[in-house]
Parts: sequence; structure tokens; C-alpha cells
Amino acid sequence: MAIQKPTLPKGTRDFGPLQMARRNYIFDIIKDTFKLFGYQQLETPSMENLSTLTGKYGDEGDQLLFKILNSGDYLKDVAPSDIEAGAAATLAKVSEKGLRYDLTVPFARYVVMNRNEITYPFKRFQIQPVWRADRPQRGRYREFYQCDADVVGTDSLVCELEILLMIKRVFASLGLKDYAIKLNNRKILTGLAEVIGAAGREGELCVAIDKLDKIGWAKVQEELQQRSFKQEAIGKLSPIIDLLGSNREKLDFLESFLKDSEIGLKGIVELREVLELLNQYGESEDFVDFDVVLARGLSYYTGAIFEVKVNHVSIGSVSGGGRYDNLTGVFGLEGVSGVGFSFGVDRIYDVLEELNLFPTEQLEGTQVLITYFEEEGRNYGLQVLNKLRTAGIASELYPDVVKIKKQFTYADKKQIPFVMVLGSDEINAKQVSLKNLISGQQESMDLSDAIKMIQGQ
RNA sequence: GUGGUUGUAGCUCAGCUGGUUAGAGCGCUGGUUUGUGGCACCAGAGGUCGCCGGUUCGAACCCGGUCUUCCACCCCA
Repeated sequence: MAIQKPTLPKGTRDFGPLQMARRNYIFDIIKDTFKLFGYQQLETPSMENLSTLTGKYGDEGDQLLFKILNSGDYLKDVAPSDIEAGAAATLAKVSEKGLRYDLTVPFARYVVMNRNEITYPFKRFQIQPVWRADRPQRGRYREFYQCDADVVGTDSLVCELEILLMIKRVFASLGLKDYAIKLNNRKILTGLAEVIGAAGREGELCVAIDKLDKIGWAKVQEELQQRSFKQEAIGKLSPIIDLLGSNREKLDFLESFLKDSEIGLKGIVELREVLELLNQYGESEDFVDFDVVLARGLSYYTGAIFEVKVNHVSIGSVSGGGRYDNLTGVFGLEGVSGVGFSFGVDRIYDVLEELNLFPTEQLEGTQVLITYFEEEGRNYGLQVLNKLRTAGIASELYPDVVKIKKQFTYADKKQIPFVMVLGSDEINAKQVSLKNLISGQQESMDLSDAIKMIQGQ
């Protein structure tokens, strides 16, 4: 058999040591924030029954699901007539499981299955990979991590407030200073469709309007025409398009614009309250931007909609979420309101890399490498190694008896800041030689002094 | 899913209108230094030119297919 070069499946990646250190840096900040706000961690299986997943993300979403072929003879139930009927008819007979597409639907499933054990309001966070059979691009992968935090069992707008606060805390910790938390409300979009005389069509309306900053008002009008919106209705939208000013000014304008839509006004009230709560908490409205044309997750969001975009980078949104009043309804549990959002770690990684915001100092990693010349030094080194680790210092002993130069090169490559050299002089004097590879200074001392010096750093 | 794009050493890339043994920089290994890394100098290893097929006396180069990369659309983190 000919040797073949190994490759990765399309849209997947390996993460090397440097990348993992950087990813953990991001994960730790997010995790700490979720915990600080009282969220508890949950994990669910990578695969779910296909019946749990399908129909939750729209037709597009169903197409992007990775399906898992049944084990064994997966063709045993397939008749020739099934194959003639096409892929859709055959699928149900060859696959009953799929990889999760997001963390929200598995969470809804979990809530329904554990409805009696859960204490409400239930605040949970979940950090796991999800899979989408999309075509990969920059910032778009087939396997990527989501960091979700959701609350179910309350419709309090305090939850919306906390989402804003968590986003602000995470981004501040990451050193991101130029970003926008775009905020809107599904009810406002519904109201918008009502007052322009296109009630019930906010989905279509939003798909077009959402592209405003990308393709411009003229093109959006064209698209709306193609979707057979009346010219009169399109004309009514124009004051919305150039809406500028503070959040308050925009809300004031929308309030009069939506005066004939009860639901639209409800959305305004909700948004005002979220901003008011932010104020009560003692936090500014910096980075929070009410954006009437923001439209995401329309297949299930019913209240607030969030999206976070970092300015001046070539990556799409890095976080998003919203309120869904009845996500568990499809699983037979009605009346459970939830709100949640998600950080896209892989995209945040790309953003931090593009903006050069990763901390340069390597916090994780070995602090000391023990080097020696022969067996005797290695035996002495093992005792030293034990004491270093007992003192809580990340340390390692070079495993092979090789030239000292090679051992130093290893320390240098691995960016280990200290090297201990153990030769006959040190062994006889029961000391160690400690070299600081950054300053280049080296001196002999007792091990206890060396430990102090390393910890003093 | 639709349209386009890319693939040459571990990495980043050269390689003329098809013509002998396919190059550079960085990295890697060894040496200058048998108790000392980074810097410098010297030497060396490393490629069925993504894969399969076709055209041709001759293909890294032209053609077809396939996989991969990146981009736009759709949608999304």
C-alpha cells in the first residue's frame, strides 16, 4: 500500500502549543466571567438524535447539519424506491444521529428532560465545539467552539442587562477597545413591518435591511422590490435608514414612528428598560449601540437581539444572542422563556491575532530546566527536580545525557526563563548554578536560594 | 448549495513563450566552542512540483477530473 500524506478534513484545524495557550487565555477569561455572574457549567454530547436537531435552524440549517451514518449495515432498511425518491427520503433510513449545530438546542433539550430537577431561573454556561457543514472561509470553520451562557425560566430584563455586562467585562479583559454591542428587539422589527403595511413579513424585510451597511440603501431597495414589497412600504422605511444619534434619540424617534404598532412599542419599552437597568447598575452605555436594522436568529428570537462586532477587522460578528420565549415548546415544554448569547472563540482568536492583542509574556510553561553532564548529575538533578516541583515551580529535567549546548538550546526554544546547571562542582558543594536566560546572569547558590530567586520573578 | 481562486523543501515564496542535474530566505542538523542558549561564520540534509489521467519527442508550466486553500453569494460564531 502506497504511503499517503495525511490531511485534515475541510474546515478543521489542529491547535499547537502556542495556539492552545492563546485559546486557553480566551477560554479562561470567558469562563471566569460566566462563573462570576453565577452561571453553572453544563456539557452535552457531541451527537444528538437527528430529530432533536432538524427543523430548529430553518431549511438552510438542516442542510448544514453533519449527519452520522448508522452503524452496521446502514443500507438494510433502504429500498430501491427510497433511493429513487431522493436523498431526503433515504436520509431518515440511513442516519438517525447528527453532530450538534449549536449549544442552544441541546440546552433546550436538556431543560425539557430535566425540567423537574432544575431550579429556576436556571443559569448555565457551556463551552464546547459545534459543527456546521458550511463552506469554510476566513473566520468560518466547520468545527468551532461556542461559549454559551443562557438563563431560562425568567423573562426579567435583568438577564439582558447581565449579558451586556458580561460582554463588556470579557472584552475589557481581552484588551479590546474598539467594538460595538449592537442591540435590537424582535418586537421592534415586527412593529416596523406592521407600520409600513407589510405585517408578518419582518423576516424577509430584515434579510434585506440587514445588508444596509454592506451594499447600501439603493441596493436594499432593489432587493425589497424583488421580494415584492410595495414601493409605498419601501418609501416609508427611509427615515429609519439614516437614523443617527444617541440610543435615547433613536428610541425617541422609533417610539413615534411605531406609534400605531402595539408590539413595536412594547419592544421600545423593553429596550429602554434594559438601558435604564444598565444605568442603575452604574455602568455606562459605552459600546452599546441600538441598531434598528440588526436582525439575527429570526427563526426563534422573540425579544432582545444582540450582536458584537469588533471594528476595523476583517472578521464577522464575534458574539451574538437574544431572547427566545418558547424554545422548549417544540420539545413539549411550553412557557419557558430564555435569553442567552454566545462567544465565538475562534473568531475572537482571529481578531486578537489581527490586532496583536495577545499577551507577549508566556504565563504557562516551564520555569526551570535542569541540565547536567553525566549520570551523576542526572541523579542529583532528580532530587532537585522533586524539590522544585514541591515548591510549585513548573520544572523539567532534560531526559537524555547529551551535550550541555543542546540542553541550553532546548531551553531557549521552549522559552524557559531559568536553567540550572549541575556539574561536579555543584554536586560536591551541594549547590546549584542558576542561570537567568533573559539577563544572562549566572551564579552558584543553595537550592533554597535558587527557589526564592525563581519565585521572586 | 452557486460562482471564482490557490496548491513547488518544515514555513514564506521565486521558477521566462513547455527544453538538461527545480532555486532563495527563514527554519532544521552538524561544526567554529569536550561547563553554557540567543548573535556571527562555515558545512550539510531535505522536494515522485496536491493527487489521477490526457496532449507532447519532452510537462512544475498546456488540457480534463478530483482533493485542498482562500474569496464572493447564501447564511452564520
